[in-house]
Amino acid sequence: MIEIASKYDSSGVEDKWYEFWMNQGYFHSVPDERESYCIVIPPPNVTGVLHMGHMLNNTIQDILVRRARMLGKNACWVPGTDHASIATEAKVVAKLKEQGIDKASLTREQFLEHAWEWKTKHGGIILDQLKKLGASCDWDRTCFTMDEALYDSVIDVFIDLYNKGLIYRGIRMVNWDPKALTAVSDEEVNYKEVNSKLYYVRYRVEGTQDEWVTIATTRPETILGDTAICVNPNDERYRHLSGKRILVPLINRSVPVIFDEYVDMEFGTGALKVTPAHDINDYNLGLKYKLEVIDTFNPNGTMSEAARLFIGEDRFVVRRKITEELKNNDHLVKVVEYTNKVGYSERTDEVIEPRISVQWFMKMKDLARPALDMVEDDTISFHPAKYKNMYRHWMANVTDWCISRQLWWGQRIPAYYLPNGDYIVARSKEEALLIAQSKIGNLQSTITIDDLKQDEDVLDTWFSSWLWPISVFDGIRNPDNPDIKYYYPTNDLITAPEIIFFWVARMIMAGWEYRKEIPFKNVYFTGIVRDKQGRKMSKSLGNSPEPLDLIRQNGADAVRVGMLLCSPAGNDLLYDDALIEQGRNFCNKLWNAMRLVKGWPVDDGLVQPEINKVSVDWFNSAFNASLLNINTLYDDYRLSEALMTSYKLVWDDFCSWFLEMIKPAFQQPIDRPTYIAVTGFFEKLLKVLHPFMPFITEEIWHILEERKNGESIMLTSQPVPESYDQGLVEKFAYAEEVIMAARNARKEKNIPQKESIRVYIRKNNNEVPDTTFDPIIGKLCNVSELGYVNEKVEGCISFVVGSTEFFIPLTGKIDLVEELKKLEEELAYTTGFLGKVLQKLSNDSFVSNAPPAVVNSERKKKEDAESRIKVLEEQIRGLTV
RNA sequence: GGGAGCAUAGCUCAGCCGGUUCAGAGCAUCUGCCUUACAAGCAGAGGGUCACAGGUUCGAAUCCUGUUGCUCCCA
Repeated sequence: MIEIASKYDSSGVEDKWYEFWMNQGYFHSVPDERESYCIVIPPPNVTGVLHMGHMLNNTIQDILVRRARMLGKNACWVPGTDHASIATEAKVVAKLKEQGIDKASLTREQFLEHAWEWKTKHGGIILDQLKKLGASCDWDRTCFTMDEALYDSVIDVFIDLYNKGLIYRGIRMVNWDPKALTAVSDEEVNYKEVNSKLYYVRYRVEGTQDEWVTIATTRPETILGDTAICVNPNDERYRHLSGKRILVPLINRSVPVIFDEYVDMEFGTGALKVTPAHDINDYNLGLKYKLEVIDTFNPNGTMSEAARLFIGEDRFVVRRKITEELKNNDHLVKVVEYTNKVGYSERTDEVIEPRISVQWFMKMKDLARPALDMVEDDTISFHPAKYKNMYRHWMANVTDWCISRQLWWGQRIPAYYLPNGDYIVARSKEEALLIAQSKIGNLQSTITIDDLKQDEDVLDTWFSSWLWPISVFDGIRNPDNPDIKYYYPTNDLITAPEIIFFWVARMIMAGWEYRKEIPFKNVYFTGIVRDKQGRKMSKSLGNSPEPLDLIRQNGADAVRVGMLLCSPAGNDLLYDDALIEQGRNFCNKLWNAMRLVKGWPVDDGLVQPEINKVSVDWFNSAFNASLLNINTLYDDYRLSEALMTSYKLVWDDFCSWFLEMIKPAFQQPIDRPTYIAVTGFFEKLLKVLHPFMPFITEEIWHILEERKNGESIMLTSQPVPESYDQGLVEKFAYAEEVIMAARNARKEKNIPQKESIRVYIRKNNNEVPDTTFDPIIGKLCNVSELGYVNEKVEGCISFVVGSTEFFIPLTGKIDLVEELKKLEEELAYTTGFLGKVLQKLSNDSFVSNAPPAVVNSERKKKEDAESRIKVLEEQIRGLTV
């Protein structure tokens, strides 16, 4: 027997086994006759690095995949990344800037070359980090949303949806990100409460010298784009303005006064300046009253020519300057502090500018209906189910999806413009030309391929991701290929609730549209990893530990266990180093259990003693009871509880009870049958734990027994629950109580564990003693003699379990007063308890209305309490005589 | 402003289609122990008017109503 370190050291072990699994190709899956189990990874951004959220999310995926594999399914976890157009383009632009290169000086092709170079260099980082976590992804299937197959799928889908009339081009007010120079979707805007100011500005009524209307605005810089003043028709204060016109300050543009109930009379002065180009509500008013739209901003947030003043200056600089100017011209009435919500770009954190532009949109209503139904009727189950509410609410109020982005990094929109402004949606320029020629007829000779100009914009990244469960198997282009037919629909999706609309809902829509099938059966929502103060962990706050450091220091198993122990589905996880410590301690516990068992010499000449046989029978029952429980918890996606149950099974039942029961005396051998049983149990436990802690279980599994070359615990089967003796489990629960009481007695009397004790048992109420666990009580309590008596034993301390009396003879004096006090306390408690039970039973309506089982259980309680009281009273009498 | 969810031990949570050990678990705390697998450990202990107020019921942490506080989503 080689010396094994007393502390488990994960370093070395984890890399060794990961490499082994990879070299053996054990993560790779190909379709076969087995049932498939598939998860597609929520593709992290190529720009991303592993953070705590990824750790939790991917740990959960790995647990499910490894378990499915051990349940005999053909498990496939498809990894990959998405191209994250805005974030990546921003990164590349910044990098080029560092090198002194301006994006504007590059052609699209040149820029994309840089972008691909960046992707090749940095894009795989996060996936490599996942390997440290133990992720059993099928790396041969690694996908990227801009891979040829996935890129083409996106284009195909765009064209198809366009031809179905679901994609259109439209003028809309969009959320413009002046930093990224692109529109972003409604979902990518974060509203934050900010302290700002409300400016009261007076506008002169046209044709008067000194008649004014005062408006209140938070955005004085948009005044130059005003094309109306609006008041509520019910507002007495402004009735007289009917038919009048107003002059916009500084530029003296004459604009009409319009009347609409949209205006809140209570807010500000009750008069609203209307700037259709720069506010969504104003835009709608503009449409209604056919107002002029004057766009006073350039795309980068500076003032445009149309503004006439401050041309080329930034909107926030202008806010300050125009306030000054208004003041100088006696237009500024007052400025008050004000809190309002301002939209920020999720990608760049720039203040969103509502902007009129031409964009591509996708109609959502028709796609939403089936997608809603499938979640509503649990064809797709959400875990936890409460997210159905959120989903329903969004789906019922879904708006069209702005899918174009003014960027280069992404799938370029396959629309080709003719010189006259018409456009053709087609797979290629050549195809577009053919379509154009056939459409235009006789003019065909005049149109050449050079007349066609492809749309400059790319598609929203989510327009790639929504196809992910299909496109990773090339199921859009080749809908009948063996992979898609085998792996789709996938089984579980593990993701964050914050992208339920961005991604989950849209995948369901795409799945239905392109395969008439759901993309996954279950969606497991993880929580957000927060720090102890409840703040979301983020790079900018600097409140997140470095995941790879955690793994290096504690081992991936410890990190996985620590994170999962405290994160039921859908609940946020308040991260604490103590969690990882708990995981690490658990690894150590397992390790030491292995050291103990491996340290026992086995003697084939020994016959299995009865005590070991009972112990083995009991643990077998306890194990199966727990296993059944664990399986149910998995079925309900209560993974943290499944882990906790496994944890207690190992630590409490196996280590604290079972190993102590069968542990031979120091340096004594163990009999063969027991040893075989112990290692057998150990192996089963390792299998149960493997999905949670893949590395240490593999390591111990190999130390526990000689394994053949290439064997791995990850390829073994999960233990199957067997029928077991529930009675044995219950009987032991009683024995446990006796053992604990005896230990307490020892402790109270300061009897050292080394010193053996005698125990005498008196059964009361004509009970027949069950001696099954007596030898175990004897062993664990170091009892030299255990016997049954009919009479009270003198010179003893005693305790009562149920209504059975236990006597332990003491050599020293017994403190009668203390004994008496203890007994009287117990008697008082039991009497009180009995009182409550009797009260219930004497209530006629309880007895007649409650189910018989409940009444009977109360009667049983009554009997038990009564007999216990009898015993206690007798003991007290004995002491006071 | 509209909608949803939550409130149980110091912390994180389970229990919630009323009725067994219904008041639980893990961690933390406290008290003994360096007992030859493990001090990253062992053996114990304490700790909660189940947010508050009503109601339904023989019986409520569990169902209903209201109040308060928190969180999230949408506008």
